[in-house]
Amino acid sequence: MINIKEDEKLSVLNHSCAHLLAQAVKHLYPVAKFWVGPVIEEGFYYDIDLGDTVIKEEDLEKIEKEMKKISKDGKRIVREELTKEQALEMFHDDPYKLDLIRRMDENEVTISAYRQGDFVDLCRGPHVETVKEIKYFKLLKVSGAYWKGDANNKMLQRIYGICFENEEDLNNHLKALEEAKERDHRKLGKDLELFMSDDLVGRGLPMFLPNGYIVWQELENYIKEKERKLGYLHVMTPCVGNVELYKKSGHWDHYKENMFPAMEVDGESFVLRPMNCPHHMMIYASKLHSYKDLPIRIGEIAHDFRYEASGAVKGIERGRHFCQNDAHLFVTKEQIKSEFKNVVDLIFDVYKDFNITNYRCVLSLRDPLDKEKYHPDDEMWNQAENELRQVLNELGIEYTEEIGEAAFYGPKLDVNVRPAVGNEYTLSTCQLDFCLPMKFDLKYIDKNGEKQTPVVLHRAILGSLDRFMAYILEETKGALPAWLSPVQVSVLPVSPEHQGDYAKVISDFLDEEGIRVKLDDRSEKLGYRLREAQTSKIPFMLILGDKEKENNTISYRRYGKEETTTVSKEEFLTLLKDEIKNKK
RNA sequence: GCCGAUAUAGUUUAGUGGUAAAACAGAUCCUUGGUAAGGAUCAGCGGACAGUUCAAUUCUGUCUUUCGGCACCA
Repeated sequence: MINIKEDEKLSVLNHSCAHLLAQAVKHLYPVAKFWVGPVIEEGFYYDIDLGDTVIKEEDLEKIEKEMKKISKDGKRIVREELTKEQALEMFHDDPYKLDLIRRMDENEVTISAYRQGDFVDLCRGPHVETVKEIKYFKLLKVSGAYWKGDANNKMLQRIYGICFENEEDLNNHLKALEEAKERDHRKLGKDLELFMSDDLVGRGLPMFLPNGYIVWQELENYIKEKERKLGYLHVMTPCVGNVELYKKSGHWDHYKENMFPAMEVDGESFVLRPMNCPHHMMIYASKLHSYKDLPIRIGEIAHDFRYEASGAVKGIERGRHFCQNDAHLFVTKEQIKSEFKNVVDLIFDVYKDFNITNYRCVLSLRDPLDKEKYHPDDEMWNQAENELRQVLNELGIEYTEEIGEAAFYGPKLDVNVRPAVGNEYTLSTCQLDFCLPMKFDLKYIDKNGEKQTPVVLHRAILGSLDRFMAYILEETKGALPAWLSPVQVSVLPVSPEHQGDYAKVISDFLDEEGIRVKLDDRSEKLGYRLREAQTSKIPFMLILGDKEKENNTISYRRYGKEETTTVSKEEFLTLLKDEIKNKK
């Protein structure tokens, strides 16, 4: 999909369209006060205060009509440069614009406004020459948005739209939006019977069906095997913990509002755990460690529960229960860089296996001014942040730095991706932590026989298996590679009556070899059964007729391909196993 | 949590102040058989709770779900 923000011409056009939108809104709703109307990757929006008037989706058509009318009038868009005083006077009845103007420094910026007919808006520009140029646009949605992005502020109404230079581009974009919906993991999950949810079980608590659980298990086995080879030790710990544990870790202070409330039993309080760090800390603390044992890498596919805001839950991408591909690495200060590097290498090794190329690395740092959220130890933070920065630079990884995005206990590297529908999210993460080891008084004995505090790296490669599965589904449009497919081969006798026995032999042969095979010998037409295999996105279809039966061969066809290849069953097995092994 | 929308069969949708329709999926039977839809018959539906009404799936309210955003996101 086109990124409007990256195209200079389209940016100007879209921003001009935002002004056109504001003008139309002002015509239809004279009470309207305007905040800002920036260009975004997906077009533009305008945040508007309409008092008690509510713009509904059905009103968008009306607004579009007004926009088209204004556009036809073809007024010129004229820039006016203003002194701060003039600007304050010009927008004296719009508190939002006044807020903007008051914060401007005349000596640093030229304050300007753009006028088109009866409408004038504070704006740095540039804009197109006349409103006539703004022709091919569409208002997409309307929603609430907090003023200045702060939930404590008033909620304004935001109208989203997009504009192009010609009708074809606009239609293509609208078509792409429709297509994105088709690969939304929630739709695929339903169509392919991967997971479900039920009101009675509860919101944000998806359940994996047999097909989905196969994919899930394959992911689990895959990552555990990778980790095992890298010296990780896997553990299993309970999903519930004493509240005291979380008070000790600091999560109770910093994370309570995202946890299910405590359960009081016999004078004790327990919580469903939102993460596994404290459990793993206790495992480390359960015995004395030598420097020779470090790094110690404790991994777990761990069930976690977070009370996500009701508006935040989304399929298996963000649920209130999920399974983290979690691990905690206990290392000496000297090992931080090499272990961090190992984690980064693992992340990109995995991405290579899954063909993930559309990601964005973010180095999340603390906001030094936020003393409440962040553990106040400047030296610790500076060291931690510098070490991560150094490794990323050494590895030549492109990243951006974001202030105030760090965890309360330390800085982190996040690897973010964008789903088919919705906002970017974090897939993988690696976090450096000097804080928890101190809180739990973790120790190891160094060369000189003295006690030292280790450093902890928290890391999740697949993030959560659930979220990772959502991403892979959207990337593959549900046509999973053979190694992940719930059913790998569909065996189709042309006529079950005549080749059914042969199909059974082939099916058993593959089944014996550990292939997930489905024999479809229902007395339906071949075309019908073939179609079903197609819609279930099964990677291989075997067609067995008299020819194959006589020659003791099989004919296979790949998902999405037209051609059929005839080989012996052993040849097919070799090909299939090779494909599964290489995760193609 | 906030703003807006939404809820009808397993799925996707239609329709209505007088108890509901279609397609696909399912079952049975017939038919057929080489690369995406043969036929017949059958079975299956109103999120929950209130209110208005002679009568509510339809109108109203509350809650819940889901969806689009915002905020949140270790």
